Amino acid sequence: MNESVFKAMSDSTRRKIIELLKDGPKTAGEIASHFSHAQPTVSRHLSVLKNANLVVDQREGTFIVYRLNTTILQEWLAWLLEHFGGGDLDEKE
Amino acid sequence: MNESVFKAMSDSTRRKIIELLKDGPKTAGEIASHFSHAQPTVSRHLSVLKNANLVVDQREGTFIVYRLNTTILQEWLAWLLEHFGGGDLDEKE
DNA sequence: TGATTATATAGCTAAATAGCTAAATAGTAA
DNA sequence: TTACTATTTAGCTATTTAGCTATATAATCA
Repeated sequence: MNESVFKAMSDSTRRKIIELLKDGPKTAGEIASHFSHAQPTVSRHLSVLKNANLVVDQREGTFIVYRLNTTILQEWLAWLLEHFGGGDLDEKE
Repeated sequence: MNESVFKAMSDSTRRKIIELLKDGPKTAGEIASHFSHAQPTVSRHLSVLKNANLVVDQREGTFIVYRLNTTILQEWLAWLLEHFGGGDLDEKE
């Protein structure tokens, strides 16, 4: 599993962006409007997510639309479950 | 969900420690021996995990035994699944 | 007590990160 | 072209982090 996905998901602002995008694609401006950070700050978070391949962007006129790359997100969750989930973790003593 | 858990899990060395502890409790020295880092470096990672409550430690003579706090780990995974997993993520276009 | 072993803490450096403002880029429209 | 809007990139600062070595702490044993 790619380290960049873990780093991307370790920030609370970026996790909120992912949650926003679960509801459907949004422009950079729409996303930024949900936060109290300066707009370039949110743009930077978007580029971290893009770098981790967790989102993809597409220009539409003057707007740039971001959408979730659900594949990567699902693969990450699957990896986590495989490595840390389930198993009989009953070695109490 | 506690931010410290995300930060703790975002480091590859710490994730490997968690995986080691899934196999059962281990002393700090045993854990350190699995890595090429200096012993204090691994000790620091252990304290990050302890701070996130992902592991607990217990002195046994001169040794300090670390064990996984499976509750926190499971809660983290459950949180992730709840927030990012499942759902009909079929908004392709 | 002093010596030994296991581990943590202190103190440092280099690198990464998140925030900001200001400037650049890209598209649209007059 | 100029003007306007949406967004990114540049460049900065402050903070955090991961690594190191050296030192401190704690338990055991002679």
